[in-house]
Amino acid sequence: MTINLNSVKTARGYHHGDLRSALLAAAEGLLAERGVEGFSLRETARRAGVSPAAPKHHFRDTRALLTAIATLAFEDLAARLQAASSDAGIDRSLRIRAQGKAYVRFAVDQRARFDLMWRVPLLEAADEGYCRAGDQAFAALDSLVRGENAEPLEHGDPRLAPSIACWSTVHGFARLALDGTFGLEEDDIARAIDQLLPEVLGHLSL
Amino acid sequence: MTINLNSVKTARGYHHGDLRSALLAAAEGLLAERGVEGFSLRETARRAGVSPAAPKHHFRDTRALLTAIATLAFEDLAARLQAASSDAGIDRSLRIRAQGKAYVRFAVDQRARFDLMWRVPLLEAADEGYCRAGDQAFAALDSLVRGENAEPLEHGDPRLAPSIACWSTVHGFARLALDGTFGLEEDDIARAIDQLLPEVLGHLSL
DNA sequence: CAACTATCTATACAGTGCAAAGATAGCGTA
DNA sequence: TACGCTATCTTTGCACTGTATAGATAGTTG
Repeated sequence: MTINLNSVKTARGYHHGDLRSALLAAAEGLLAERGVEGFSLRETARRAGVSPAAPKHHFRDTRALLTAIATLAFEDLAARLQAASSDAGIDRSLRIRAQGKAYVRFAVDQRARFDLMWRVPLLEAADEGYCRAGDQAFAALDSLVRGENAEPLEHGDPRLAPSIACWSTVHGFARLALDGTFGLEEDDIARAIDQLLPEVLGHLSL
Repeated sequence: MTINLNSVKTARGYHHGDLRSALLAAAEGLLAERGVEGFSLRETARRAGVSPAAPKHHFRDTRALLTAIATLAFEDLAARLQAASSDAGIDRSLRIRAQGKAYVRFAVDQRARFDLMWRVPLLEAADEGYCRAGDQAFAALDSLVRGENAEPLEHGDPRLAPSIACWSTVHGFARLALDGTFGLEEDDIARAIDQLLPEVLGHLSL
């Protein structure tokens, strides 16, 4: 009968039903609770109600699982960046600010995922989907800074400088805020996003 | 007799001689080789030629050791930032560029230490020395951006915005470069520091 | 209905951080 | 000089990790 042949390969009705998704969900939950440092594959399996070695059939090893999650996170980020600039009207400067805000908010609201996205030693950095999702997120920013119709550029092209400058500033701000370098508690950060960040972006001429 | 009473508390001539320093050295070496993710206290002890539990008397646990290393790294960074701006003459803009370059170069040349400095979950974030060293590094940049004689400000003061903007940009650039987001290999990064970074900093109006 | 394969379990191994208890070296003091 | 004391280090043990292997089982397919 083979129903659901091209339906995201889920719900085949096996022992577990859909372990792959269950593992991803459990892993995301665990990450949110304990952060990247507190993550463990065994605990993930435990939460999915399955034996320690069960994940092996769906993810070669821990890195593969984490890479899948990081990829999803990048896709999520890209979508949010797109949405943020779309919702901000047509003024370029306003759109850039809105996107920067969305970036930092993503980082703060989804700390563990954000941490993971750049924890390269824990990931398969060469994975195709992971790279593509990352490029996709950058493209959201780049098409805003350099213009919608600007020609796509190679990875090291010097004409990317403005976009990279913008990205560096926003990314650095997010990281420093998350890592407590500004001496901000969890609650202060929300205020920092509304007050400090716009001022910081004001020092950027693009 | 008690010689060496106030001589950095080293070389007391005990079982090992100076295990504390030996552990720090071994740990730094291990970090440089395997990165933060590959670090292990037991391997550190092994390299210092000592039993797995020996470090306990000098560092309460792994976090304490890593915090000590991160603190040293921050002090090192602060010194380099100071030196870089001093060596760059008197032109403010040139000094800022020189300091930014020194910052990124530090991050690239001492990757593992730089990673560790902000890996808060692995550190005792409240440790006094650690916080002080961090502030010290920031002060090196702040006194350059806001002026040597500017009054010292509290941690959340909005007048810090220009310094934070500068720091965010440089820090973000370093992180993105290290984490491979620019698609640069190890070797390309050196070129990026000389060519891309100045251009990026050019987009910053301080 | 039989065979086959994907999926999951059980078990095992090397490694980790850390705690607790025992050995020992060098100090101060009598 | 001899005694005891304490800081230093070793040994042992526990719970945990990731991953490899072999075996059980459920669903599908011929």
